[in-house]
Amino acid sequence: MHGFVRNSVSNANLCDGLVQYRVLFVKLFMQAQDSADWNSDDDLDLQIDNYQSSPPSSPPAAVPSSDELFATLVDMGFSPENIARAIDEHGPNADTVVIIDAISKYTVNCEASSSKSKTIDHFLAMGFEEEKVIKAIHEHGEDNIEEIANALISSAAEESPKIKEEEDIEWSESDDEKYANFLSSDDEKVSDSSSENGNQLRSLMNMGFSELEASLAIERCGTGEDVSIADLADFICAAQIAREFDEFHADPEEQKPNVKKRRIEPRREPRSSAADDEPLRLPNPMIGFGVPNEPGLITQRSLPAMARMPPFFYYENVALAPKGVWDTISSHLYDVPPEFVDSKYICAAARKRGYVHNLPISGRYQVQPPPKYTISEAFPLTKKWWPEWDKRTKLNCILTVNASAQLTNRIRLALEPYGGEPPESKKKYVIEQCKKWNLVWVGKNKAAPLEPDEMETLLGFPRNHTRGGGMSRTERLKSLGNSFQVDTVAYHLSVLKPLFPYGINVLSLFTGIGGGEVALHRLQIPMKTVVSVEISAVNRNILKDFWEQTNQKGTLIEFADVQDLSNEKIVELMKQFGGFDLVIGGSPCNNLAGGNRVSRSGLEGDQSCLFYEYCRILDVVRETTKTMRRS
DNA sequence: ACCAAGATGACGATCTCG
DNA sequence: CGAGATCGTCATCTTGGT
Repeated sequence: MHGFVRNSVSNANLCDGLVQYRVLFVKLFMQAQDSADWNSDDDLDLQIDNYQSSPPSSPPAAVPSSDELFATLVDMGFSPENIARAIDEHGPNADTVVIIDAISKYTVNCEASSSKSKTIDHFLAMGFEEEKVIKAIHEHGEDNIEEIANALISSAAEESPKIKEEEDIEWSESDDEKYANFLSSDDEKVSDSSSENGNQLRSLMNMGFSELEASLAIERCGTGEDVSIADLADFICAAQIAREFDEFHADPEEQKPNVKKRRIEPRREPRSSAADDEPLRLPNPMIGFGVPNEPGLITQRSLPAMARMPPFFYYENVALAPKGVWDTISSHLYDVPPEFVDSKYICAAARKRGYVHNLPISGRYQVQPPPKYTISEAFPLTKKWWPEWDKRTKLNCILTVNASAQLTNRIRLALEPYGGEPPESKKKYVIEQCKKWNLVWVGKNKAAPLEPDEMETLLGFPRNHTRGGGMSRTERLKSLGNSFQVDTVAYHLSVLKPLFPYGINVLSLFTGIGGGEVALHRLQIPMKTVVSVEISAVNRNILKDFWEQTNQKGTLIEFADVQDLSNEKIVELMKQFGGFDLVIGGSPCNNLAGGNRVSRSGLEGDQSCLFYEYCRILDVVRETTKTMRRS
């Protein structure tokens, strides 16, 4: 619980910035069709043939048909109504960019409004502290955006020249010199901003760009009437994307200086000596680099050089692990700081998880349709029975065990004697049980645990995903409790879509019921090859069924035990399929999870130690990828 | 009688946040 | 310092089939 409930509607200016961004993103998306991947697939043409036949999935290399354009735009998060309206107004053969520009205008217009919370959000999104924002609004009046901005900027400049967005990003030894240059040239630009300069700076920041990005853009593009804000915004977006591409396409060995400099932290508040001593802290709100419909989006970060090489990797585990665990995980995954996200900011159920990955973070978008955001939206039938004194709008984390039918009975018996309003003591008992066991109201005085298919929906899986395959109800509950929240993962993986228009090769460790695969499928990223490792036979069946039912054109190979997957075997598989583009998986959390009273022994526990197998395998894949690229 | 699978309840600690 | 949340494990009992 945090004291400040944020408005779920993004403010108009930030939205404007995002729309601008999307425009550029789609432009690049279209251009990226003929750009080469990391792997120079000899049989690329063959693969293309296989995948062009699959429905709307892979976008074509040439000019997209209007249907494909429509699908792509929906994926990008534009509303179907606006897309249809734009196509209608400009004709089906209009230039893509014209269509997108038109949609952008509708979107901006329809979201313009003001409210106190929006004003606050607006400045929170720019990285200012909530307390100061509220104070500034109080002093200058909420309509006086300019004055508030000025007050906040000067206040921020006084105490620390650094920019909030970069606060939690480690500027490690790996950072390019250009970043250092950005930083040093930046401060002066900000402090001596002339009025014209300052106005543009503020406008850009209003759009959600950081002070750093904005001032750099002004420096590069110049100021004055001939340079529009849109031009500057485009410049920033282009720079962001170019940087992402550069980071991954450049050979890290060539650009990395041989001398390993000690970690430099320019313009940082003095931190206690070595960064390793300082344990990782969970962000509040737990939204990582940002989630859809919430302010505070961060679109760039700097990865340690070691992490900036193929393949992409994506590791997941519980956020609330014992102290020090995430530091260890991060240190074994090339010092990439974890991205902690609570899925309650994306769907109707909480799921606090940490994700360590080397994916780009700009250009993320949500898969459609977005998940229901509240309990009542997710389960409309519960509204009728939901007592007024149960204030929950979100469910707690879906666990591996469910409440018993007896508990439902006990709750009914506790409430039945009272007509409308039960006494406080009864209410307290019932609410406590409802929260503890994640119960929903399915009848008069009847609070019942979630059914497996309801969990599937909450977690972003297709209905009946875990049905069949020899799975009992108990096994379904267990497997679902151990799974990804698909919408969250898909949001993170969405950046892969423009990078792999012809599909990707995936190594999926600890696959479970295939959360990663479902995410990629929902993103319509074709899976050329999936090598899946999953110990549970019924889970393997579920993935196999999914593979067949969704008519996957690619190859699925399943293994049972990661410990049996030797380094030689991995190399063999990579040679066979041309390497892996993505290594994804969440290792067992048994010995990390808070609910475990018996063996919460940390990363060295019997099951959770398999994390090191993830590391071993990822290392082999990275090394082999390097060798394969050389030859 | 026997077995396999499901159902149930007892079992705290360790975090974070306000 | 108190409130609240947490991809859990285990022994035992019940159920349903042969």
